[in-house]
Amino acid sequence: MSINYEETANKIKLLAHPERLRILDAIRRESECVCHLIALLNKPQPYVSQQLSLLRKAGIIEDEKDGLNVYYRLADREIANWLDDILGEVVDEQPEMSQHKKLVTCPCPKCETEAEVMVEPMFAQ
Amino acid sequence: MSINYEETANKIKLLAHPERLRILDAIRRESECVCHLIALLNKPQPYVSQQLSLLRKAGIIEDEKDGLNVYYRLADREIANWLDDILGEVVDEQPEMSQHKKLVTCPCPKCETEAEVMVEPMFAQ
DNA sequence: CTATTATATTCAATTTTTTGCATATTGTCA
DNA sequence: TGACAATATGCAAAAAATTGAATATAATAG
Repeated sequence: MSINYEETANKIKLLAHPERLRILDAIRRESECVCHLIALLNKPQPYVSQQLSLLRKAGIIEDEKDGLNVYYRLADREIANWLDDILGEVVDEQPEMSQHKKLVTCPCPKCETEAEVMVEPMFAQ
Repeated sequence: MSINYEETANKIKLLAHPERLRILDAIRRESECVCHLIALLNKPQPYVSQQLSLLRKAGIIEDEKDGLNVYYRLADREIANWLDDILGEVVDEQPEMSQHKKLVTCPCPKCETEAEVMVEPMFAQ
């Protein structure tokens, strides 16, 4: 069981990229749809799709299609562990501190639901 | 305490390289001299020195000079932990399985000592 | 079928990294 | 001092990664 340095280096190489790290951090709790990630990175859609493609082809993430939308999630627990090591454990944030706040304008079904949940209390009082 | 993805990516980038991983793996138990690493990688001396220079300038490894020889070691425990995560924990090997076997021809003082230690029992019986 | 929306692919230009090689530096010994 | 041995540095060529932008595909609604 000796180490394959080439293979290991290639895997890490894909993690050593700021936007890809941002993507991986975003999906490591639960899967997120591409439109989320586009809003989060604030980059052109083809750019985001390219990064997703690299990660997918390397077996780091997996996609799940739902109509027009595509959701991405980490491929396995090993990747999740690597991310925990590199980015720190996932912290459960307060709603008002949530990174999702800036994604509320995303038009995907999931976001619209979340937006309602967050907006309703404001009109309730 | 939000994550700086650029900085994190830059740190990992230097680890995402097969020869540098090999170097780091070699020095993570204890410091090793450059001539060791040249023998281990089987690469030209300037090549190895360049990789060491990159790692040194990034604060990943530290050097310790002893006459003509230079020994390198990991800079801190955080790096060691990253390596444990990426390469697995250090396994204490049997002498006959040791990676050091192939380094015995290295001319540095440390190696000559190790060579004696290994050779003597063969003549003792 | 056509239009639209979400996402993917392709490809070339740019930028960065890697590598090879010549040369420089530094310490030691005679 | 001069010669040698171990290591470092500088620089250019080659290779690889990144990015931007045009275009393609696929699902859905009408």
